[in-house]
Amino acid sequence: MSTNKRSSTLSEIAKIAEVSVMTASRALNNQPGVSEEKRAEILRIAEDMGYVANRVAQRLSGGKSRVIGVIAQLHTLYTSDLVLGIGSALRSSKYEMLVYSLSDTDSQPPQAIVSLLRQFVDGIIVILPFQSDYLISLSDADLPIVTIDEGSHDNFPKIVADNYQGARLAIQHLADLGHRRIGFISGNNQLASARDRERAFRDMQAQLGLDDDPELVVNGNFLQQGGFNAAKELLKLPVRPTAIFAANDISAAGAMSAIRDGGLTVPEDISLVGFDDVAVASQIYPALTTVKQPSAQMARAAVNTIVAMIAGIEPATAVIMLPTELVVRDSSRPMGEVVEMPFSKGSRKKSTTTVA
Amino acid sequence: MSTNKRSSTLSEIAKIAEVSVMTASRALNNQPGVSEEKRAEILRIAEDMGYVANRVAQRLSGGKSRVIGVIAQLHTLYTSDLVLGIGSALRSSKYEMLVYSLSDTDSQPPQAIVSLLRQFVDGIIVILPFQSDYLISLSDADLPIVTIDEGSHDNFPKIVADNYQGARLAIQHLADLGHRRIGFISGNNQLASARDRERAFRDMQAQLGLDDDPELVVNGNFLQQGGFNAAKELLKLPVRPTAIFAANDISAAGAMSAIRDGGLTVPEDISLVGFDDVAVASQIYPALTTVKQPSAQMARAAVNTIVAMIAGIEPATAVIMLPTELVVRDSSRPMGEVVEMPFSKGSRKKSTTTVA
DNA sequence: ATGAAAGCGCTAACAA
DNA sequence: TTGTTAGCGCTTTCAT
Repeated sequence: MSTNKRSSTLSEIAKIAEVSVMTASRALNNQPGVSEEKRAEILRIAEDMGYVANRVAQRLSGGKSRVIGVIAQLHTLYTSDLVLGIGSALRSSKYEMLVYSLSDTDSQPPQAIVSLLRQFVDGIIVILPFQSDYLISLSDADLPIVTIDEGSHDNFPKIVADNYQGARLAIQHLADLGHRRIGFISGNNQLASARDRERAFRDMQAQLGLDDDPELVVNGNFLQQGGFNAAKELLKLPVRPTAIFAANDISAAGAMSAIRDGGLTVPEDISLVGFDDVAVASQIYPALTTVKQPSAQMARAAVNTIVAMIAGIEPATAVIMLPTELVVRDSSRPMGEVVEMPFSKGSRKKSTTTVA
Repeated sequence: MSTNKRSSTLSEIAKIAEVSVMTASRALNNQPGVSEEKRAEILRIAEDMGYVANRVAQRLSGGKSRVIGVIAQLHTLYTSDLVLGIGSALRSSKYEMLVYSLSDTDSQPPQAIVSLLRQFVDGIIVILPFQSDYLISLSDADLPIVTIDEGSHDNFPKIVADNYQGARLAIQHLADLGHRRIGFISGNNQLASARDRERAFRDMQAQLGLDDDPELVVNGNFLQQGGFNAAKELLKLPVRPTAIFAANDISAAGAMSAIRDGGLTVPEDISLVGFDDVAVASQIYPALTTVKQPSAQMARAAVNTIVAMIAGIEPATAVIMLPTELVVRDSSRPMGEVVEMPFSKGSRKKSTTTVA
């Protein structure tokens, strides 16, 4: 199996095998209409010459490129996770993935890239950025499209996490710990996920009879700095909340800095819960209690759906919703409980033990 | 300016403009050989019909696709940064970027994707993963290739950061703070960056007469868990180091957990310095002192180089080295200094002051 | 089961 | 300045 430098073409293979280009094509694509002997022969030669199909040509001549495109804002941690997930889900199929990274500023891809992708890939998975108006420019493409998370006005098949339920779990958790006054750092309400999380928060406020001053909800826009600012606001309240639920982990991280900056500590003074369970959630200190999005499953679902669509099978349901899950770590704690200082946990030097 | 659903083709434009396809092509590509009137006319029509060139066809017919490919391991934070940087550097040019994400397991891209990229893009920027043997399969491509960071045995133009100098700055900083016994958590030595950082560490040990027990160097493989384990080892030493320098931020984050897990605190008990200055460095607590890689500049340099190469200009130097810079945050501190507890900074509630 | 012809949308190379 | 002729590498359609 020698790998030639300039990759060989179909016609070269055909010539060597002494068959027509068409026969070679059929053999290599597992299509009927070739005798088994010839097929074997052709495959052998192709292998031998290190033949790799030119997908550009394949695609141009109306075939499939076996490449699916992913449009995403890579600078978002959670989005990154999803892209990685799609990559590995795809690895077991015969598809490859090419990613187009949306910049954070222009939240819609240049027309050029959309057509580029359209010309080149067999299907597109779009991980929705904050503004997704550009989706309409895709909507009349003849190309299968699946979105992850829910935009405003589009009707592509979607893969979503159960944000509403997840947020409820988070609040329930805090309520179970005895918190009655919970601040909420909301996300970017252009995204359905942000809206669902906020709705869950308000519903739970009512359902559990929690404090519901309007000042308890501050927007953090899913950003670190936004979370920081929002937490600052919450801490300024005449009656401070004893717990904060941030609509995503990044804004939770910002909130954590703000709390610390204000001379308070998590979770002693304030319990903090995030959403997403991105990698940093477990890396920051104290490790963040959060709601885990099933990104791996979402990625797999997106891949399955798009592959099916490419094969001509329309998805049974327009929306596939996957469950979320609460992950309790160290940033949430029963209200008013007196405990050992967390960073001296396991210490043999100091023996700080305390009572409730 | 109406955007048609099925994007129009060159020949449609040509037909409407009543010129040959070739003239239309020339007009749209700003090539000479078209009268100004016709050019204007053609451009107007194209605009009007929402014409977008089919890059697949352009490329197939021997032209440029104006797309550059990026091969990277997206799950690495630092790599992600770089990709984002390349994206924005590219945005000011007329190129688009398509990213192929290497999985963490198979550290070399499938042959298919390499040929795919080769067939489709005008040039490739490779951000080197740990194993980069596959680069040789690219080496006889007729395609411009630039790498970021240095592999083992390839001779592509490279963009590198001055890792050696950066690591020296880090050690010097710790030495200036009075530390004489500094542990080093090394990186993945398959990468030149890791080797350079380690070399700097050893050189500085000698130069500054620091403690140089071999046990002070433990491999952390650039991974969070690796850093955790490595720090555990360092803490077990009969004479514990008073400071640790980790070869990257992620392993530093791991080390921080390990230190805390051992009942010690950063920076009171142990000063910690990382490398890279990825986003988490400033998000973790305490904020990490680290060496900043000039990722934005590196990205820009890579883009400039590849664009020049595509234009047929060979880069003047084989290696472009960019300077690194020490960023002092809260994880490093003069040895044995008596200070206020960091988390109660600014607190009005508790007045905790401690002694070494 | 096999092959020939035509063409995807475009651009080089050549001609007029 | 303009147009014509090929052809990139492949797949479709329509023969045989």
